[in-house]
Amino acid sequence: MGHYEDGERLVEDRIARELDTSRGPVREALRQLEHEGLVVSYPYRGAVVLGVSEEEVQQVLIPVRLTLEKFSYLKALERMDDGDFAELAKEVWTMQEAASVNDLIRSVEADIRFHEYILSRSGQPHTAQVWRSIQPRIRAYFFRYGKEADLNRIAFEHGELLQTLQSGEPTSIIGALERHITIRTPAP
Amino acid sequence: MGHYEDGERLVEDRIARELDTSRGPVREALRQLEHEGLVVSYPYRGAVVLGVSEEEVQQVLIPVRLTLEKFSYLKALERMDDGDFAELAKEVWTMQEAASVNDLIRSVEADIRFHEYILSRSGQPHTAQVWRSIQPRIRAYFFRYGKEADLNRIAFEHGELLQTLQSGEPTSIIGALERHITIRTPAP
DNA sequence: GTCAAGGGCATTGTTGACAATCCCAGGATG
DNA sequence: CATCCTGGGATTGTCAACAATGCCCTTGAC
Repeated sequence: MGHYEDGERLVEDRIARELDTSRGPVREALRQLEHEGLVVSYPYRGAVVLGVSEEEVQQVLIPVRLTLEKFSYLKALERMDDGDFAELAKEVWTMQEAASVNDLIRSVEADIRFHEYILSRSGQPHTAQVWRSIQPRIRAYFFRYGKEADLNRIAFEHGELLQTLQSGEPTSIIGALERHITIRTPAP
Repeated sequence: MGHYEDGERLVEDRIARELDTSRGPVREALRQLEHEGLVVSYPYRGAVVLGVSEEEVQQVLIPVRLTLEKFSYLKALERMDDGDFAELAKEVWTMQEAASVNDLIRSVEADIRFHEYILSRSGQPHTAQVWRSIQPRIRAYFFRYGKEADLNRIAFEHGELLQTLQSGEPTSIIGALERHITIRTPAP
């Protein structure tokens, strides 16, 4: 669970030893990280950790995420029932609890499950796939440049999202999404 | 080079035999295809070919591509010189030649090289990475649902793109990009 | 001193054997 | 008749040895 620096080399054999496994699974994991944009690898030359610039996050990754979620939320809306809403409410409750004890990890995990659940209900495989590729970078960005997440606010915003979904109003869903995803713009 | 159907199972061992290699490289190739959204795989259960719906292409993949290219073209603009323009002009010329003999493959390859060249010049690794993940699906879509590409028009549009880049006018670049990427909307 | 050729070392790419897991059929059981 | 267990076959996941490649540093010529 090391903390890697941008540009650090990732040698398959060394990592395999560290994790007490063979190079096969390490290779797969590196390909996964490459898919998530956290690592770049060059043939026969290995892999290095890749950072993410504020500019790319703000101007590319977040707008792309907004496109993905707008579409998938509207799609999911058509097929969600009370059981689904209950599932989401559970995650919101988890976020509230996590906020009360300042448990960042737990909050982030519930956050991801919340969005992932809606993605899966939307039944749009490509949208979900691209989301999973982009999400880790945005998360790494907020982590790295320490955007002091306000856990109470995260819980509140997801409660709001859930509420708009239950209301069934496309316009308010889009609005809540835009606020939730775009608003975290750090000061320049 | 088989033509696979949506939902078709892809068994590593069989493909390895067909291509006369071992399962390792086949696994890697399947992961690559998964990254490009053309295949989905489930742990211990294998991989299947994944189709792409018109709705997801039009409402998600193409808008995302537009976001990516708008950003990267403006970024690339700042660092391109006459040598770069010459390189792009070469690809436009290739497209014109391909159009004159109706060589679809050659045209598509030059098309991809054109965009890929600008992406590389933009120096935005995440933008390029997401583009490489999305591009194959859009291509597969136009291929699959046979959107009768007009090769002359493709060559013309890229000539236009090159021209706007050389002009250095951000507004005209964005305009040409929107026409180039969005206009192919098929009739409903 | 500069530059090109070559050889050694570190690392990734490939291979075939073995282990773990899933699916499905078939039978026992209520 | 429905349901639960169990075993076998097919397939993916893991492993360790071997091959291929790229990098760097030495060596030598000019």
